[in-house]
Parts: sequence; structure tokens; C-alpha cells
Amino acid sequence: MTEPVRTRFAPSPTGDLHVGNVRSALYNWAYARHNGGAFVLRIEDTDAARSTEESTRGVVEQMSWLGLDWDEGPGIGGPYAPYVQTGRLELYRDVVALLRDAGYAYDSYSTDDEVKARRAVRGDKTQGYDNYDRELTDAQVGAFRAEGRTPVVRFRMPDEPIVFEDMVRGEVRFEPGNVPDYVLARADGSPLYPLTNPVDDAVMGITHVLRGEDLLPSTPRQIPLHAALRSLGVASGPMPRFGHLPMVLGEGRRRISKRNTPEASLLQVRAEGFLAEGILNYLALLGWSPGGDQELFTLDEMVAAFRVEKINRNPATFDVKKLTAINGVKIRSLEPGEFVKRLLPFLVRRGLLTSPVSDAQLELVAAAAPLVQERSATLVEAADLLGFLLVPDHHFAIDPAAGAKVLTPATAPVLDASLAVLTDVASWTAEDVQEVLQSALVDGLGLKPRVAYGPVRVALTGRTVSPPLFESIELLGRDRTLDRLRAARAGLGAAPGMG
RNA sequence: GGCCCCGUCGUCUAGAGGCCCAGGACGCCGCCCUCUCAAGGCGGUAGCGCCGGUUCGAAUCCGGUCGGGGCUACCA
Repeated sequence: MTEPVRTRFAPSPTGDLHVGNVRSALYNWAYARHNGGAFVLRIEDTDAARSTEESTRGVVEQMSWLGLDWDEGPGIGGPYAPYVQTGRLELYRDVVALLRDAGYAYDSYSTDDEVKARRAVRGDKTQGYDNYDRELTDAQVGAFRAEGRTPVVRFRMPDEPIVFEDMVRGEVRFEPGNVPDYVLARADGSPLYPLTNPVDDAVMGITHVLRGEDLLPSTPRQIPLHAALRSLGVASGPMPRFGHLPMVLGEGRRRISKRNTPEASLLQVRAEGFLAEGILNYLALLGWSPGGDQELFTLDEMVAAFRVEKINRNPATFDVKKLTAINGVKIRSLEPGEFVKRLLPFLVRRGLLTSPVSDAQLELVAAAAPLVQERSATLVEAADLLGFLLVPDHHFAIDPAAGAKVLTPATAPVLDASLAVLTDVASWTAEDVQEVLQSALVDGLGLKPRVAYGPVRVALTGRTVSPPLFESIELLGRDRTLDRLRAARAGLGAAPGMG
């Protein structure tokens, strides 16, 4: 009962992680942390065709970025190293030999077509392997070999029901005959997932496995395999407990794909400026809840509250809108300095800052950051809002739609009046700027505030939406402010765009 | 087709027989605040798939039905 908990996240390094993977990682990580256990990261790269060393590094990088730290695995090693399956090939080969010698597994020569043909003859519509090669005679084997066939190795499924207590679903039962003998190793001897995954779980002493529901049907294959491994002395610990997480669905309740749910890619949401805190908090909610009405929490709070019994059984749809809302909360709760730190790469990426950021630039960003932090749901949004302030002057341009809508010839008096008072304003502070503009435009010209400030905003920021105007003017500085007002004034009547 | 899983607002969920003619959040719609946009405040919209049964009483238990999803590879 008090065995130390050991969980793992075992992705295959194909492409990048998607939200379903990340949630599995998060739950396993949280379960281990909640119980003071160990979290293992293992790379399942036995499919050489789809795995690259680069994507393995990618998995490691993304896990680090998320802040889901592992106690054993790539980069830090551990008592069961290596934690990359291509480094464990001899183990799998030995295990296959052991299984075969003990009669738990056997050579199988049937081709797909032969299986289908047999089923057709029987009028059997069932799909999948038919266990034909279980009791081949020496003569048959000899004949196959004479043909040059090389066999795959299949596990012999026991002839009894397989029943297990799923941590999230309760008792799940598979009757004998519904799970065909499956392939452990290819004809060329290379091991397959149905072998490597349970073997490593057994050898590494994994106690709890939380994984997607898509793997539920593979569980009845793992259980007898684990028992066989134990009888052979390969595994010593108890059978892992399994918990199958509800699927994470994409747009329209369909399986997630790059096409229907591009935001399901971790790389993608990162590029869009979502924070690890936001992604993790949102994903935690997809299939789990602490109970009650709480939805926002830190990682530590989640760990403290995480209990498997609270995991849901029904599939969940990934919703970017809610992710965005939660991310906004996380952005606002960042320390100002931290916010700037996370924002910087996004500003550099869009050419608003030069790569080694100068002190002056840093100071400007730091001064402007609070203005955008409270009105951005993503870092990309924040970077957008800061564009007018950081863009090199010769690249500043007014959005054509905004110009056409707001900078009409009728607004010439507004720009003229603004130029006049801003040229003379004594101290260049948001307060004084507001005071002179208000008296000139609102009091002087008798305009409603929104009508008065609209043209000024577009002239200075190029857009109808911007950080607060007076603070923006202060940060822009007198010279740039006056230049942009003059340019906008000069452009009235003609095409409003510039340089 | 076979096997397995699932079914509360559009979405994520709370709910473990009376506290629920169902609560929260996101979204959406109004209003307030307001130099734009956000944030914030207030209000609104919308749901227990269906049919039986058990029970004094069911979103909660049972059966069926319909619907959705997963697996059915010498991928993982």
C-alpha cells in the first residue's frame, strides 16, 4: 500500500507534442509529485522511420519549457538508464528469446492475405490475426522456411478473461478470444511497442500508468505479458495500475489533427504567445477538476489537489477560447519583470528589437509593458500593441483601414490643435499631455472625448486600438509625436498611408 | 462487422437519492465604467440524449435504446 509511486511519460519522438500528450505528461507528473514519488521520462523511438534524434531533443526541450521536471530520463540518467529505447535493443531481444523459449511466445509465418483468406472461408467477418500459427507442425515450419519466410514473434494470449480495475473507469473486462495473439518483434527481429512499452514499465518499476483512452484496448495485452515477465524473473514488482484518460478532441468533436485544430500543437501555441502556466492550467481542466468551482490554480496548487478519482471519463473538446481566457489571467498575474522577460523574444522575432537588446530599448519596453500586460491574453497580442512604440520610424505606417475611417479631412482641426498645444506643453508627462489635449480638443473644439482622441490615436499608433493614449504619447516622446502628427496632417485628403 | 469506453448549458465542468424547477467558468448578448481596446462590475442566454424500472423522492441507482468516441498494423 505504501509502495513508492513511480509514473512515467513515454512519448514517441515524432514531430512535436500535442495537447493530448502534454496532458498525459501533466497528470503523470502531478500524480508522482502529489505522492512524493518519481516521474520518469522515457523516449519510445523504436520506430526508426518516424523518430529522429532531433525530435527526441525536441521532447526534452518542450518538457523543460513546460516545467514538468523528471527524476529519471534523458539528460539526467537514472538507475535504469538508458531511457531511450533505441539504446535498449539488447534487452528486448533477450526478453523475446526468453518468452519464446518458455512458450509464452511463438513464431508466426502467416501473411495478412492468408489470414484474410482463412477468415473468408469460414465466413468470419472478424478482423485481425487468427492465432493460426500457434501449433504449427515441424513439417509446416520447414516448408515456410524453405520458402524463405522469416517469422514474426507473437505473444500467446491466455485463454481466460482479463479483468482489471482501471483507476478512472473501474472494472474493465475482456473475454478470451477477443484479443488476438499480437506481434512482439518484427521478422527482422526489431521489437515493437506492445513489447517495449510493458517491458520497460516492468523493468523500471513503474507503478501507475495514466495514458490516453486510445490505449485501453492494449491493456489486456500488457497484463498477461507482465505476468509472463514476472514468472521469468524479468519483472519483480507488482503489475502497474492503469488509468485511461478521456480523449482530447479537436474542433467539431473530431480527432485532433493539424488541419482541424492547429493550436493543438505545443510548438504552435508557444509561438502564439501562450504561457506554460496557461497551457498547463487549461489542460489540467480537460478531464480533471479539483471539485467545486475552482478553475484557476498554480502548478503547486494543482499538485496538492490532484487526485485520480477526480478524473473524468468522458472525452473533452479542446477550446482555444477558454485557453486564451485562462492565459490572459496568467499573463496578468506575472511579475512585471517576468512579463518583460517573456515578452522580449517575441519583440525580437518580429524585428521590433535588435537581438542584443540595448539598455535604452529595455528601459522603454519596461516602461510600456504594464500598459499592455493588463490588456493582452497572449504575448503575441502584447507585442502587437507595442509595435507603434518600437518600430523604426521609417517603418511606421498607418493601417489603411484605420486611416480611411478615422483620419478624414474633417479632422484636420483636431490634428492642428493637437500639434499646437503639444509643441508648447511644458512638461512631457501623460498628465500634462492629457490636460492640454483635453482643453484644446474637448473644451476648445467642443468634441466628445472619443471623437477628439480618435484621430490622434491613429496618427500616432497607426491603429484604432492601442495602449492608453496619453501614456503612449509620453513614451513616444515629443519629437516622434510631433513628427507623426505632422505627417498625418499632411496626408489628409490624399492617401493617408505613409512611409 | 467485432471488442472496449463514454453521454449535465455551444464548450470545459460541479453534482456521488431529497441541499438542484441543476451551480461555476469560457463563449455569446445587454448595461455600467471609459480616450480606443482590454480588465473590472452588474444582468441575461443556454443543459441532466431518449424510454422504461427501483424509490415517498433520480441528473444521481438498474435495464434498454439512441448517439458519440477508441481499437481492430511486422505505428506508437
